[in-house]
Amino acid sequence: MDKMPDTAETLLLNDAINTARGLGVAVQVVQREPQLGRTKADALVRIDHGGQEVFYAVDVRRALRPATLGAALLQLERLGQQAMLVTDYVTPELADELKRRRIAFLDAAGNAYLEQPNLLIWVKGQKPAVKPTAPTVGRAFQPTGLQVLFALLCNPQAVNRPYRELAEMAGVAHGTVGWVIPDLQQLGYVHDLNGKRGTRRLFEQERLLNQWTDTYARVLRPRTLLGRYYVPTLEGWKGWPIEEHDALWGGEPAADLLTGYLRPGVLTLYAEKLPGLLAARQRFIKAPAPGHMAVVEVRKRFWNFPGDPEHTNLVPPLLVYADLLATGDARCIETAKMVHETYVARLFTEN
DNA sequence: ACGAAAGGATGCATTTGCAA
DNA sequence: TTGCAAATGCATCCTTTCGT
Repeated sequence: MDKMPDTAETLLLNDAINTARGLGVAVQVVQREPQLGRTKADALVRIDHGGQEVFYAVDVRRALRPATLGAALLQLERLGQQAMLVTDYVTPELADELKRRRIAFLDAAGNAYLEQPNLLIWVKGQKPAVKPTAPTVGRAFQPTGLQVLFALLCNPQAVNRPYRELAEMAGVAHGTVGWVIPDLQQLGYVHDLNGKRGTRRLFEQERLLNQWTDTYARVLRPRTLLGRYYVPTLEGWKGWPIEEHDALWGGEPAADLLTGYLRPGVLTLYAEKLPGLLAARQRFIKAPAPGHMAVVEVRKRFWNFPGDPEHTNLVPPLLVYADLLATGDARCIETAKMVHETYVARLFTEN
């Protein structure tokens, strides 16, 4: 990411800016990839209006969806007060949602929301010119690629393990790893130090994590759902003998156990398959019914390495973080930040 | 005219064989 | 033992067609 290989994002940014100019908004890119505190924005833009200049730190994000809103919101928050979301298309529903949260945005279809002391731009309902073209990402961000990345992000030092071993950890065929690693090298996330074998290293892990979290919510997560069930009550879940049934807590319950800050609204479990005995014991049923309104979500475990040794009944904290963001819920996002600070960030700094 | 189902094309993942 | 590449098998999505 040293020069400007992010052509797709750069194009999108230019697109959105041109469209905005069509609306009569004078937008200019001042700087690309400025460092803001601990994170990098994609760009810094200036808006000239009535003799005033307003600056925004921009996060460019393709294919914004409700599922990826959480990741976007967190990133925007990191960029500070004057942050703006730039994307290809914001649906009317998302537009309302963003305005409600007072998030400035601009899209390539001509929708926008900007609010300043004497400036208000608010356009929604513009249809995209071309179909929201699915961004052509490489193999690294396909479902199995995301599994490999998950294994790598949780175990950064494992990047030097042989492909077959990585494949085993990630639960994919070894050929898949052979697609993913070159892909990551091309994207600049992996380099062979002085070209020698056994000297691979991961780079820009935080940035990779952001990209992973976003794509995970869109691509991999929807495929892991084994079933949604309903139980009489959420009370007492901490006493469920899930370990006897080879299940792990994920998402909100895991976050509660890690931080004590969140009261789960959905009980997420990860397992190889639906733990039938547990389901019977806790009275899972398939549809909501009077007396069975609390939700349990069972998801397929997609990795083959141990999690945090301190918390053997939980999925790896990185996944807790990603699942929290995928909910888009404000309190979950708050909790995700805490999980990131205490459990995820250390994966990358201790390297 | 609309929606559902079937068929087909595309691209993704795994398998397999080989070479370093 | 490890990485690479081609080939096969497979799933998903898109288009077409048929029925209501």
